[in-house]
Amino acid sequence: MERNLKRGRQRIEMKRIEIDDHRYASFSKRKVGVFKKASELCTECKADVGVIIFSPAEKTHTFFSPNIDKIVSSCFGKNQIPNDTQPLIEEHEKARADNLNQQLDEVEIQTDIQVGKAKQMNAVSTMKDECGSLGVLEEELDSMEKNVRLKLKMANFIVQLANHSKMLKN
Amino acid sequence: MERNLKRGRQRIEMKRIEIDDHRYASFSKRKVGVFKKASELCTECKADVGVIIFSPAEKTHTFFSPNIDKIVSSCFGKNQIPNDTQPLIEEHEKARADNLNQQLDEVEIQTDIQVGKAKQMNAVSTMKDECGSLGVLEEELDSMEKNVRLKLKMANFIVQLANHSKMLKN
DNA sequence: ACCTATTGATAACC
DNA sequence: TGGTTATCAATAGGT
Repeated sequence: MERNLKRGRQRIEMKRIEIDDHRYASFSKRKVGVFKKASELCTECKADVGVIIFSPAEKTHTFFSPNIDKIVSSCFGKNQIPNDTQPLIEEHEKARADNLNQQLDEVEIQTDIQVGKAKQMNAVSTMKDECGSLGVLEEELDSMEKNVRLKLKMANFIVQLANHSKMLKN
Repeated sequence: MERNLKRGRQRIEMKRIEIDDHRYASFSKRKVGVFKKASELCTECKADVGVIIFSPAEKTHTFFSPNIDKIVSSCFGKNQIPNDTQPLIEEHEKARADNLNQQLDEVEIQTDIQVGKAKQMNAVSTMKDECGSLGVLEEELDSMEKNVRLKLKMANFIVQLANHSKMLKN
């Protein structure tokens, strides 16, 4: 209100922000900004988007729309590998691509078996029941489950990235 | 120049743009916008970012900084998927097998870190102790770990196949 | 692809 | 991390 006490936004150079605090603050805001832009792109233009950000502090931040599974499967959609338009592709190359998809299906089945398997889930919940109210342990077990799921999703995502990388070479 | 012939930017609702031409135009602009924002996040805040966009028209658009391999390896932890040394095509099969085993070892280490993480292991063993002799459950828990390992191995195997395929293209 | 009025994002400061 | 404001940057609509 007084005067120009607030300088407002200033133009900044496009280079690493050296002051740590500024850089961290900027990261938080810009991360939100990127996710928002991605989100807008999705809703306005009906696109599917995946964003993964690794902060220097080792942390992973992700955005997937509509969800990670859709993004992963989109990468493996039949239409992604232009078989018809690749007459020059060697036979063994094509076979390898087919094998790749086959392998993925296998993995996805494994994932379903692994993550969704009722028996194991029951084992976990039964264990929880048997152990009674072990607040901390329960939390840790949930954490373990989450980590397993996250790991599996990550594995899927990596597979997708690798495949996409391969496709870009085609 | 004349008058208000140009209306300039107008506020729009956050919903699918129905008019095709508008939507396509918006997609192009916003796609660039997202990539730019991602790029700025990278340079300003020294973050690694991966963006993958699937347009409704089946096309794939990506942005990776510093590169896709870094993003992929970041997903799994450091020094994963080191494939700098390129064996000759003729030696590929053997090399791949060797490399694969190497990778699997790496994955197992990762798995140990992940699944066997001290806190979680303590949670499990403590739980086991607390629950007493839960033979079956213990087995199932071990089975779960095995499945995770298997899953990771398969995922990594596929990554290797994809990388191998990619290498052939170089 | 270019233009520009306007909305939207954000650097600096708390 | 969350809020405010002045300012800069992105973009809707048009050519």
